[in-house]
Amino acid sequence: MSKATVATKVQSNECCASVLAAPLDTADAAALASGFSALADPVRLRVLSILAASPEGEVCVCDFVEPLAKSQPTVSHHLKILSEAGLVHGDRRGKWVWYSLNRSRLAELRAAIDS
Amino acid sequence: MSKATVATKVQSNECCASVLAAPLDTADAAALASGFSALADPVRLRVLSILAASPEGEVCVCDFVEPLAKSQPTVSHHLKILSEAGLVHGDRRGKWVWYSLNRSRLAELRAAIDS
DNA sequence: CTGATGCATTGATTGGTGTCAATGTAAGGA
DNA sequence: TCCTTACATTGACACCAATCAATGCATCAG
Repeated sequence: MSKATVATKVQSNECCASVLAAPLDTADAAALASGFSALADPVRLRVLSILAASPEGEVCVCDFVEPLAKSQPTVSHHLKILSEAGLVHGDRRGKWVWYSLNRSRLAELRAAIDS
Repeated sequence: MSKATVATKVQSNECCASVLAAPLDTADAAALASGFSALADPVRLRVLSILAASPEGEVCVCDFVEPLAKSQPTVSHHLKILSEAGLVHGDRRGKWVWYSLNRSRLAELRAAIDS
Protein backbone atom coordinates (compact mmCIF):
# COMPACT_ATOMS: atom_id res chain seq x y z
CA MET A 1 0.00 0.00 0.00
CA SER A 2 1.37 3.39 -0.95
CA LYS A 3 2.15 6.09 1.59
CA ALA A 4 -0.45 8.30 -0.05
CA THR A 5 -3.09 5.61 0.40
CA VAL A 6 -2.22 5.16 4.03
CA ALA A 7 -2.36 8.92 4.53
CA THR A 8 -5.80 9.03 2.96
CA LYS A 9 -7.04 6.29 5.24
CA VAL A 10 -5.62 7.98 8.30
CA GLN A 11 -7.14 11.24 7.22
CA SER A 12 -10.51 9.58 6.80
CA ASN A 13 -10.13 8.31 10.35
CA GLU A 14 -10.82 4.66 9.63
CA CYS A 15 -9.42 1.37 10.71
CA CYS A 16 -10.38 -0.32 7.46
CA ALA A 17 -11.34 0.34 3.89
CA SER A 18 -14.46 2.34 3.23
CA VAL A 19 -16.45 2.54 0.04
CA LEU A 20 -17.60 6.11 0.52
CA ALA A 21 -14.49 7.77 1.90
CA ALA A 22 -12.17 7.58 -1.09
CA PRO A 23 -11.80 5.61 -4.31
CA LEU A 24 -11.03 2.02 -3.40
CA ASP A 25 -7.93 0.36 -4.76
CA THR A 26 -8.25 -3.08 -6.27
CA ALA A 27 -7.03 -4.96 -3.21
CA ASP A 28 -9.33 -3.24 -0.74
CA ALA A 29 -12.25 -3.68 -3.11
CA ALA A 30 -11.56 -7.39 -3.40
CA ALA A 31 -11.31 -7.81 0.36
CA LEU A 32 -14.58 -5.99 0.96
CA ALA A 33 -16.31 -7.85 -1.85
CA SER A 34 -15.41 -11.19 -0.28
CA GLY A 35 -16.92 -9.98 2.97
CA PHE A 36 -20.18 -8.97 1.34
CA SER A 37 -20.21 -12.22 -0.61
CA ALA A 38 -20.68 -14.00 2.69
CA LEU A 39 -23.81 -11.91 3.24
CA ALA A 40 -25.09 -12.44 -0.29
CA ASP A 41 -27.02 -15.62 0.42
CA PRO A 42 -30.42 -15.94 2.09
CA VAL A 43 -29.48 -19.08 4.00
CA ARG A 44 -26.43 -17.42 5.51
CA LEU A 45 -28.38 -14.30 6.46
CA ARG A 46 -30.85 -16.52 8.26
CA VAL A 47 -28.00 -18.26 10.04
CA LEU A 48 -26.82 -14.90 11.33
CA SER A 49 -30.31 -13.86 12.38
CA ILE A 50 -30.87 -17.14 14.21
CA LEU A 51 -27.60 -16.65 16.06
CA ALA A 52 -28.50 -13.07 16.91
CA ALA A 53 -31.87 -14.14 18.25
CA SER A 54 -30.48 -16.95 20.37
CA PRO A 55 -30.66 -16.13 24.09
CA GLU A 56 -27.50 -18.11 24.83
CA GLY A 57 -25.69 -16.46 21.95
CA GLU A 58 -24.70 -19.76 20.46
CA VAL A 59 -26.39 -22.48 18.45
CA CYS A 60 -25.20 -25.97 17.64
CA VAL A 61 -25.16 -27.20 14.04
CA CYS A 62 -27.96 -29.68 14.54
CA ASP A 63 -30.30 -26.87 15.59
CA PHE A 64 -29.82 -25.05 12.30
CA VAL A 65 -30.91 -27.90 10.06
CA GLU A 66 -34.64 -27.82 10.73
CA PRO A 67 -35.27 -24.03 10.72
CA LEU A 68 -33.18 -23.59 7.58
CA ALA A 69 -34.82 -26.56 5.85
CA LYS A 70 -31.49 -27.55 4.35
CA SER A 71 -29.48 -30.74 4.57
CA GLN A 72 -26.79 -31.06 7.21
CA PRO A 73 -23.92 -30.90 4.65
CA THR A 74 -25.42 -27.73 3.19
CA VAL A 75 -25.65 -26.15 6.63
CA SER A 76 -22.03 -27.08 7.34
CA HIS A 77 -21.05 -25.58 4.00
CA HIS A 78 -22.64 -22.22 4.83
CA LEU A 79 -21.21 -22.19 8.34
CA LYS A 80 -17.77 -22.75 6.88
CA ILE A 81 -18.16 -19.80 4.52
CA LEU A 82 -19.37 -17.56 7.35
CA SER A 83 -16.52 -18.78 9.52
CA GLU A 84 -13.91 -18.06 6.86
CA ALA A 85 -15.41 -14.60 6.47
CA GLY A 86 -14.91 -14.07 10.20
CA LEU A 87 -18.60 -13.59 10.83
CA VAL A 88 -19.10 -16.60 13.07
CA HIS A 89 -16.95 -18.81 15.25
CA GLY A 90 -17.38 -22.50 15.93
CA ASP A 91 -16.47 -24.05 19.26
CA ARG A 92 -16.36 -27.83 19.61
CA ARG A 93 -17.59 -29.15 22.93
CA GLY A 94 -17.84 -32.91 22.99
CA LYS A 95 -19.81 -34.15 20.04
CA TRP A 96 -21.34 -30.77 19.33
CA VAL A 97 -20.00 -27.64 17.68
CA TRP A 98 -21.50 -24.42 18.96
CA TYR A 99 -21.46 -21.43 16.67
CA SER A 100 -21.59 -17.83 17.82
CA LEU A 101 -21.88 -14.49 16.06
CA ASN A 102 -18.92 -12.14 15.65
CA ARG A 103 -20.66 -8.79 15.90
CA SER A 104 -17.50 -6.73 15.53
CA ARG A 105 -16.79 -8.30 12.15
CA LEU A 106 -20.32 -7.44 11.09
CA ALA A 107 -19.69 -3.89 12.31
CA GLU A 108 -16.62 -3.70 10.10
CA LEU A 109 -18.67 -4.47 7.01
CA ARG A 110 -21.31 -2.01 8.13
CA ALA A 111 -18.68 0.69 8.57
CA ALA A 112 -17.42 0.07 5.05
CA ILE A 113 -20.67 1.42 3.65
CA ASP A 114 -21.12 4.10 6.26
CA SER A 115 -21.35 7.74 5.29
CA MET B 1 -46.52 -11.45 5.59
CA SER B 2 -48.26 -12.64 8.73
CA LYS B 3 -49.71 -10.30 11.32
CA ALA B 4 -47.25 -11.65 13.85
CA THR B 5 -44.34 -10.83 11.56
CA VAL B 6 -45.60 -7.31 11.02
CA ALA B 7 -46.02 -6.89 14.76
CA THR B 8 -42.45 -8.02 15.32
CA LYS B 9 -41.14 -5.53 12.79
CA VAL B 10 -43.15 -2.71 14.28
CA GLN B 11 -41.94 -3.68 17.71
CA SER B 12 -38.35 -3.63 16.51
CA ASN B 13 -39.00 -0.14 15.18
CA GLU B 14 -37.74 -0.74 11.67
CA CYS B 15 -38.75 0.24 8.21
CA CYS B 16 -37.18 -2.83 6.66
CA ALA B 17 -35.88 -6.26 7.44
CA SER B 18 -32.97 -6.57 9.81
CA VAL B 19 -30.64 -9.49 10.27
CA LEU B 20 -30.01 -8.91 13.94
CA ALA B 21 -33.45 -7.93 15.20
CA ALA B 22 -35.35 -11.17 14.76
CA PRO B 23 -35.11 -14.39 12.75
CA LEU B 24 -35.52 -13.53 9.09
CA ASP B 25 -38.21 -15.22 7.08
CA THR B 26 -37.29 -16.65 3.70
CA ALA B 27 -38.62 -13.76 1.65
CA ASP B 28 -36.86 -11.04 3.64
CA ALA B 29 -33.65 -13.04 3.59
CA ALA B 30 -33.82 -13.38 -0.18
CA ALA B 31 -34.47 -9.67 -0.64
CA LEU B 32 -31.56 -8.70 1.57
CA ALA B 33 -29.28 -11.26 -0.05
CA SER B 34 -29.93 -9.79 -3.49
CA GLY B 35 -28.99 -6.39 -2.11
CA PHE B 36 -25.72 -7.62 -0.68
CA SER B 37 -25.05 -9.52 -3.89
CA ALA B 38 -24.78 -6.18 -5.63
CA LEU B 39 -22.02 -5.26 -3.17
CA ALA B 40 -20.26 -8.60 -3.51
CA ASP B 41 -18.08 -7.62 -6.45
CA PRO B 42 -14.89 -5.53 -6.37
CA VAL B 43 -15.68 -3.73 -9.61
CA ARG B 44 -19.07 -2.60 -8.34
CA LEU B 45 -17.63 -1.47 -5.00
CA ARG B 46 -15.15 0.64 -6.92
CA VAL B 47 -17.98 2.08 -9.00
CA LEU B 48 -19.70 3.17 -5.81
CA SER B 49 -16.52 4.64 -4.37
CA ILE B 50 -15.79 6.55 -7.57
CA LEU B 51 -19.30 7.98 -7.48
CA ALA B 52 -18.94 8.90 -3.82
CA ALA B 53 -15.67 10.66 -4.49
CA SER B 54 -16.98 12.61 -7.46
CA PRO B 55 -17.36 16.32 -6.65
CA GLU B 56 -20.31 16.68 -9.01
CA GLY B 57 -21.94 13.59 -7.56
CA GLU B 58 -22.33 12.01 -10.95
CA VAL B 59 -20.11 10.25 -13.44
CA CYS B 60 -20.76 9.33 -17.06
CA VAL B 61 -20.21 5.77 -18.25
CA CYS B 62 -17.23 6.63 -20.39
CA ASP B 63 -15.38 7.95 -17.34
CA PHE B 64 -15.67 4.61 -15.56
CA VAL B 65 -13.97 2.57 -18.24
CA GLU B 66 -10.38 3.68 -17.73
CA PRO B 67 -10.22 3.70 -13.89
CA LEU B 68 -11.94 0.33 -13.68
CA ALA B 69 -9.77 -1.16 -16.42
CA LYS B 70 -12.75 -3.04 -17.79
CA SER B 71 -14.37 -3.06 -21.20
CA GLN B 72 -17.31 -0.76 -21.86
CA PRO B 73 -19.83 -3.64 -22.02
CA THR B 74 -18.56 -4.96 -18.70
CA VAL B 75 -18.94 -1.52 -17.13
CA SER B 76 -22.48 -1.26 -18.48
CA HIS B 77 -23.20 -4.70 -17.09
CA HIS B 78 -22.14 -3.72 -13.57
CA LEU B 79 -23.98 -0.42 -13.73
CA LYS B 80 -27.13 -2.28 -14.67
CA ILE B 81 -26.80 -4.60 -11.70
CA LEU B 82 -26.22 -1.67 -9.34
CA SER B 83 -29.17 0.13 -10.90
CA GLU B 84 -31.48 -2.85 -10.49
CA ALA B 85 -30.38 -3.08 -6.86
CA GLY B 86 -31.39 0.56 -6.43
CA LEU B 87 -27.89 1.65 -5.49
CA VAL B 88 -27.32 3.95 -8.44
CA HIS B 89 -29.44 5.88 -10.89
CA GLY B 90 -28.67 6.65 -14.53
CA ASP B 91 -29.79 9.86 -16.19
CA ARG B 92 -29.50 10.21 -19.96
CA ARG B 93 -28.55 13.67 -21.14
CA GLY B 94 -27.87 13.77 -24.84
CA LYS B 95 -25.40 11.12 -25.84
CA TRP B 96 -24.20 10.58 -22.30
CA VAL B 97 -25.69 8.75 -19.33
CA TRP B 98 -24.75 10.18 -15.95
CA TYR B 99 -24.85 7.86 -12.97
CA SER B 100 -25.30 9.00 -9.39
CA LEU B 101 -25.20 7.26 -6.03
CA ASN B 102 -28.34 6.45 -4.06
CA ARG B 103 -27.07 6.88 -0.52
CA SER B 104 -30.38 6.10 1.13
CA ARG B 105 -30.46 2.68 -0.49
CA LEU B 106 -26.97 2.05 0.81
CA ALA B 107 -28.17 3.14 4.24
CA GLU B 108 -30.95 0.57 4.07
CA LEU B 109 -28.46 -2.23 3.57
CA ARG B 110 -26.30 -0.82 6.34
CA ALA B 111 -29.29 -0.74 8.69
CA ALA B 112 -30.01 -4.37 7.93
CA ILE B 113 -26.81 -5.39 9.68
CA ASP B 114 -27.02 -2.76 12.38
CA SER B 115 -27.14 -3.73 16.04
C1' DC C 1 -29.44 11.65 -44.90
C1' DT C 2 -24.98 9.95 -43.43
C1' DG C 3 -21.35 9.08 -40.45
C1' DA C 4 -19.57 9.20 -35.80
C1' DT C 5 -20.11 8.73 -30.85
C1' DG C 6 -21.86 6.90 -26.33
C1' DC C 7 -24.10 3.32 -24.29
C1' DA C 8 -26.89 -1.07 -24.06
C1' DT C 9 -27.66 -5.77 -25.51
C1' DT C 10 -26.54 -10.36 -27.31
C1' DG C 11 -23.91 -14.53 -27.58
C1' DA C 12 -20.26 -17.33 -26.08
C1' DT C 13 -16.94 -18.75 -22.80
C1' DT C 14 -15.04 -19.48 -18.42
C1' DG C 15 -15.14 -19.92 -13.63
C1' DG C 16 -17.68 -19.83 -9.41
C1' DT C 17 -21.70 -21.31 -6.23
C1' DG C 18 -25.61 -23.87 -3.88
C1' DT C 19 -27.28 -28.31 -3.17
C1' DC C 20 -27.37 -33.11 -1.75
C1' DA C 21 -25.97 -38.19 -1.46
C1' DA C 22 -22.26 -40.68 0.01
C1' DT C 23 -18.45 -41.01 2.80
C1' DG C 24 -15.02 -39.71 6.33
C1' DT C 25 -13.89 -38.41 11.12
C1' DA C 26 -14.12 -37.66 15.86
C1' DA C 27 -16.35 -38.14 20.26
C1' DG C 28 -19.09 -40.67 23.58
C1' DG C 29 -21.79 -44.67 25.33
C1' DA C 30 -22.52 -49.74 25.95
C1' DT D 1 -13.95 -52.87 21.15
C1' DC D 2 -18.10 -51.77 18.63
C1' DC D 3 -21.85 -48.93 17.63
C1' DT D 4 -24.10 -44.56 17.55
C1' DT D 5 -24.18 -39.66 17.10
C1' DA D 6 -22.67 -35.01 15.41
C1' DC D 7 -20.31 -32.72 12.14
C1' DA D 8 -17.09 -32.12 8.10
C1' DT D 9 -15.56 -33.37 3.52
C1' DT D 10 -15.86 -35.17 -1.17
C1' DG D 11 -17.85 -35.68 -5.62
C1' DA D 12 -21.27 -34.64 -8.87
C1' DC D 13 -24.68 -31.81 -10.81
C1' DA D 14 -27.19 -27.73 -12.10
C1' DC D 15 -27.22 -23.08 -12.15
C1' DC D 16 -25.41 -18.45 -12.01
C1' DA D 17 -22.06 -14.69 -12.81
C1' DA D 18 -18.06 -12.04 -14.85
C1' DT D 19 -15.96 -10.99 -19.00
C1' DC D 20 -15.40 -9.50 -23.80
C1' DA D 21 -16.20 -9.30 -29.01
C1' DA D 22 -19.70 -8.25 -31.94
C1' DT D 23 -23.74 -5.91 -32.77
C1' DG D 24 -27.75 -2.88 -32.01
C1' DC D 25 -29.73 1.56 -30.85
C1' DA D 26 -30.05 6.23 -29.89
C1' DT D 27 -28.16 10.93 -30.33
C1' DC D 28 -25.65 14.56 -32.42
C1' DA D 29 -22.78 16.94 -36.10
C1' DG D 30 -22.20 17.96 -40.79
